[in-house]
Amino acid sequence: MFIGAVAKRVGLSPKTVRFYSDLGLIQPGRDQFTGYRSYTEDDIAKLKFLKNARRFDFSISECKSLLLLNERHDRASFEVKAIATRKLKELDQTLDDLNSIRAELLSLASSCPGNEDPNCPILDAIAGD
Amino acid sequence: MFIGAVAKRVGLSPKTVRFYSDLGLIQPGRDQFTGYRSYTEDDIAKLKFLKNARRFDFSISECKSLLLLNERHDRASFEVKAIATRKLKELDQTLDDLNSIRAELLSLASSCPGNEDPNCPILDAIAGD
DNA sequence: ATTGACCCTCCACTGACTGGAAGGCAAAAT
DNA sequence: ATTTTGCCTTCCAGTCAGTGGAGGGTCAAT
Repeated sequence: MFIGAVAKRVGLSPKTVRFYSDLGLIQPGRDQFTGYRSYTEDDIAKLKFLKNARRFDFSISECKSLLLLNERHDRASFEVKAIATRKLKELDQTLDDLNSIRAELLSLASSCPGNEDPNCPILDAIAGD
Repeated sequence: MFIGAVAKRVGLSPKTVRFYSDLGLIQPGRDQFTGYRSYTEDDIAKLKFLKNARRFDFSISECKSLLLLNERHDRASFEVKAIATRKLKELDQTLDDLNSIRAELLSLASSCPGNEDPNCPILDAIAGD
């Protein structure tokens, strides 16, 4: 199957699929006459795997590791869990940061009248310190 | 004051301060003999403003707007509030997304034994669909 | 005279793509 | 028969907000 149909089936753009092949994440064959990238069902499964893994905010490099673990049948589940746990920590950190700036910004926005008057506690807060 | 001292006072790297001047966010004068960027107290206040605004995840372009509003004394506070409210919406969207992937990942990680066994529900979930 | 601490410009890199130009190939419409 | 359309290819540039480094100028102190 060629890149356009593959992309449609997997739910990625052809650009992205090509990008993943450039990175060596997937190694599609080539049509002997046209030179078109040619994907097997196995390649398509890997692309789906990548798409799902990326949804969890795993980096491309982490996705590569996960792909390898998925194929290595003598893997240990703790190897996978370690990656997931690390990502969870990252997510928690990010969530903490975002929650705190959200709270701060919400409080500022709430105290801003939002009228024709120039006086604005949001600007005051940003300009202060 | 020159860029190194400015950067230290504001809490940004000299590289970043130079970057902001390249973008035209701040227009420092130039030392007539050395060509060094030369910052007034006003410039430094603007840099602090930028630093604080960036902490709220405002983009450079949004920071530019906020800087302009801060200087435009005939502004209306609703102009500022609109920017803050939009950013809040973005933050909420991001938080929703991250919370949902966090919950999903946490549930997967919890159900993974994390032992020597190859069987792993995390990989199963990513490979599935 | 040289060292060290500044400063300058310009280029390249990050991550994960996306957009577009320029070109090849094959089938379909005119 | 020709043109258009719709694939595909490669390669270059841009996104965002910086960061890192090369190569070089300036200034005060040793």
